[in-house]
Amino acid sequence: MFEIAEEELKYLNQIASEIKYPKGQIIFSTSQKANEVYYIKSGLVKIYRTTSDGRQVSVALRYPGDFIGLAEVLSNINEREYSAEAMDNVSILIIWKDGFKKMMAEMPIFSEKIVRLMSDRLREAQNTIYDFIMNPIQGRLAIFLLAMAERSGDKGADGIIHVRLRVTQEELACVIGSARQTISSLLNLFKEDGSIQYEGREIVGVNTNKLKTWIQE
Amino acid sequence: MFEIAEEELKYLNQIASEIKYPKGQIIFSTSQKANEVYYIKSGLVKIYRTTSDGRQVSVALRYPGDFIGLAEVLSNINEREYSAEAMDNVSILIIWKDGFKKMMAEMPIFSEKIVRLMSDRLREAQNTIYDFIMNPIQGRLAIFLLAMAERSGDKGADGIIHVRLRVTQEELACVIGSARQTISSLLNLFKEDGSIQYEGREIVGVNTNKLKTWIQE
DNA sequence: GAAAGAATGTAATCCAGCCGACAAAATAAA
DNA sequence: TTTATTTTGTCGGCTGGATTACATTCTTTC
Repeated sequence: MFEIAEEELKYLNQIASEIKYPKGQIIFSTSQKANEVYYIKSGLVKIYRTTSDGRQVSVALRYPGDFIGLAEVLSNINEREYSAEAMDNVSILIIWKDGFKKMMAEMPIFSEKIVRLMSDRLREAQNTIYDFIMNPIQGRLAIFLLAMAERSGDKGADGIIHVRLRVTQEELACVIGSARQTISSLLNLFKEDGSIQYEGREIVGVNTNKLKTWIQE
Repeated sequence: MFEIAEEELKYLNQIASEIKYPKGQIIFSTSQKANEVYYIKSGLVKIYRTTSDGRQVSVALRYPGDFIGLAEVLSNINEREYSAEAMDNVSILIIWKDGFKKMMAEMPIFSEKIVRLMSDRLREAQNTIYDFIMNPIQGRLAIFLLAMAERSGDKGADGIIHVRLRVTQEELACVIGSARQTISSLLNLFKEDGSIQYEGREIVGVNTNKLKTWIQE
C-alpha cells in the first residue's frame, strides 16, 4: 500500500532506530503518549482496542511496508486510541514525531505519499464499514481472507493465491466481530467448498473466485 | 472538524464556483469521474453507496465546513467510490482537482490541515468500525444521535444539547445499518426515557448523559 | 378543503449467529 | 514419553433484530 523510495528509506534509517518484537509483544497501547511513528520492515501487526469486559476488537491489520501509529501523530492527538501487537516476529523502525514531521516538511514527495496513504486507509475503513452493514458473517470472513491473501501471497494465474497464513480462529473472530465457534464452522464450509486449502493448521491456498461467491453485493 | 482560515476561504472563492442543491439532489455518484473537490458552506450531506438490491448504505455524514470528495482525489483514484446527496438545502463550493492541488502546494499550512482532516476522519471511521463490532443497535443509534447533536447543536451546561434535527427513521436506519421499524421502537424508548425530546417530528433536545447510558463501554 | 403520498407505530413470525458446554486434536512444555 | 496448554469441532438453546404486513398519522399537492 505504501511504496517507499530508496532515498526515503535511507533517510528513515538515519533518524530511526530498529527494534524487533517477538510474536505477541505489544508495540504500543491505548492511552500511552503518542510521540512516535513506526515503520514495519517485516511481520504482521494488529491494531485493536480492548473493551471494558476484556474482549479485543481489531480495526485493522498492518503489513510490511506500512506505517503505524500515524493517525494520532498527524491529528496532533497526544494519546494512543488503539493498541498495536505483533502477530508474529516483527521488525520495526521507530521514528520520533518531530523527526517525522521534519522529514515530511523536507521531502514534499514523501509528504504527498503520506497524504495518499491516509486517504487510502480512509477509503479502506469506509469499505469495511460498508461491508459490516451489508454482509453477513460469511461475507465478512471471505472479504477478510481475500484481503489477507492478496496482501501477503503470490497470485497464480488461475485465481488461486498461494499463501502461508497462520491465524487462530480467535484472532479472526475479533477482526470480523464474531464468535470463535461461528468462524470454526465457516472455515470448514470454505474448506469443503474448495475456497481455501489447509495444510495442518495453516491456510496455504485461497481460491479467489470461489471465495468471492460468498460475498454479497 | 475543519477550521478554515479567512485567507483560505478567500483563495477558495477565487478558484471555486458556488452551487446550491435542493434537498434530495445528488451531488456526485458512484463511478463518476472524480476530478473535483467540494466544500460545504451550509447544509448536511450524506455519503453513501447503493447496493445491487437497491438499498442505501451510508458510511458518513458531512457538515458545514467540511470538504467532501477528497479521498478519491487525494488517492488519485479517478472514479467516485461513493455517492453524495444533499440531506437538506445545501450550498457548496466546487473546486477542480488541479486547482485544489495547486492550492495545497502553495499553502503549506492549508495542506497540513488537510492531512490532519484525513487522519481525523480515519480515526472517526475506525471508531465507527469499533462501534459496529461492540455495540448492539441501541448503542449505535445513541452514538450517532450524540455525534449529530454535538456537530450541529448548542450545548447547554446541564449536558442537554438543543438542536433541530429533522432526519427520517429511514435515513437513520441506513446510517446505522438496521431496519426502519427497529429504529422506530428505539426512538420511542429514548423518548420515554428522556434521552431525547421531540417537537412534532423534529428532535429538539438531546440529553447527553442519559443517552450515553445506552452505549456499551 | 380533499386526496395522495410520506413517515411513523405496532405486532407476529422467523432465523442468523451468540453463548455455554464439552470432546477431540494439536502444540508446547516438562 | 507424559502432561499441560492452546486451538479446534460440534451441538442445542436462546435472542436480537430482520422481515412481513397493516394501521395510523402527518405533510404535500391539487
